[in-house]
Amino acid sequence: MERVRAAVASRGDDPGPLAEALNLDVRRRHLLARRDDLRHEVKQLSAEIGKLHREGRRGEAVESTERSRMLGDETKAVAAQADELGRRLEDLLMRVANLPAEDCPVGAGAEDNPVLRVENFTPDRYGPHQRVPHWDFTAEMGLLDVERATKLSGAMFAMFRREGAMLARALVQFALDRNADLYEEVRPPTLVHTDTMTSTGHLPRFADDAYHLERDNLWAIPTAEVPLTSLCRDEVLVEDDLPMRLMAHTSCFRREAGAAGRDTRGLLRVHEFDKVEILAYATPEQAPAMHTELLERAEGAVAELSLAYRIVDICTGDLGGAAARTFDIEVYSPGTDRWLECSSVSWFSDYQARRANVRYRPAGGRGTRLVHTLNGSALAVPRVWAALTETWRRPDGSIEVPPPLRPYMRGLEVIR
RNA sequence: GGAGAGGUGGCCGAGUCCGGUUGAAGGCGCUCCCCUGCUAAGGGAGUAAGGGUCACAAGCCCUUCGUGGGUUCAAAUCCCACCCUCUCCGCCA
Repeated sequence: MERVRAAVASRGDDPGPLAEALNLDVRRRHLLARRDDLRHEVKQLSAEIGKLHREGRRGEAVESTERSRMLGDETKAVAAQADELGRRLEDLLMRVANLPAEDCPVGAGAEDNPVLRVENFTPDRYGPHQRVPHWDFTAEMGLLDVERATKLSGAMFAMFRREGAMLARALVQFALDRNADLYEEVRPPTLVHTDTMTSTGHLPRFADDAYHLERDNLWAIPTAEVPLTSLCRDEVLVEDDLPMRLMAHTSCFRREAGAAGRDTRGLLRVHEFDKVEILAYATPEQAPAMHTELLERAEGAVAELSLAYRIVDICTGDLGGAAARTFDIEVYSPGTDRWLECSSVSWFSDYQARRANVRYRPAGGRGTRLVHTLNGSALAVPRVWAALTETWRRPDGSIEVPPPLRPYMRGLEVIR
């Protein structure tokens, strides 16, 4: 309990609800025990009454019937109290964030995140032709049409055109293909139930960040993590099947509430974008290695595109609510001279698995244990597209297509 | 969207009209034992999950027959709402 309290504090969250939850839990258990005892008595009386009826001794059952009726009323009252406490407890717990991992760096916010590595970055390597923001020259070239996207859907929507659209698609296929050796490709729905959003921890804490279709009570997913994590919801997996690796390309939808006015130029922050997500269900023992694997997979994509990037270790104060440990990959945008987050590779310990009720049966063992879930973006299109067009821009203003992407662009080598 | 049928244990499948040892017959599958003795067959036993109490033991107790409510002393069985599946019709990328 002390560990939990300390962990909550390290995130900068209020420990008050925790104490209240503990209190609620104790009271609820007492009520539950009382309810079960009452039910037991009612059951026994009912069996007696049934027996008397069958033997035709109805008269002798009257007293038991009356007593059972009263016990039944009491049961109902006790059960109602227990349910009420249960609801309050549930509501409280659903809003409590996950415990950061032991080795997660402690810090107050994003400014405290240690940068672990910087790769492929030589500041003076970039020429003036690369120091142009992508929204400038790609708009001129007809590859990015933010103006008309805004006409269609409003601010912070993007539209790719011509080779720009092709490039976006190429990135997706590239990301899928380079992970196809181990990861099963899934194409899940992008509109999901409230339960599905709750399992990953996106609800109830972050309801304002998601698009909600009231009429059908469906939510637009902010990431494929949401449907993929619920894929095995309420299932018991076999240990031999773990780790189970999945990948999915989907559109992702984010309201970006509270972010209005920040990073709004070009592709820096958009409401809808394409992403390839990689995800794994693992045993607690497999989780650390799996986390490393996902990070390698995710950074491999930007590395193969010869983009500069760095790995950031997210500290306790900046950690997502469901995560126990997260590494961000930030790709360098020479045109804006900024590091753009393009992947968050997270280990959720059993936090999501508890919400989604995903368990596994240990080989040879009895009972079930919660799995661990991990995931990260294998490639998020807009920011990689932005960094790529800036980095690969040539002095004459044309854009070279990185060799790994050419097979996906009908052999095209240069966008003019 | 309209009409009809249906949702029972790992699977198949009784029971639901007439509520009462039905956590649930029977079968299949699986596990163990015996017989036989060789890739057949037979005999016997076992075979859900979650939760509470507790030593994550045994035992005891509770919950679960699509979900949620209701009626009743008692519900898989009666009533209401919803969800899902299947068939037919309509519509449609």
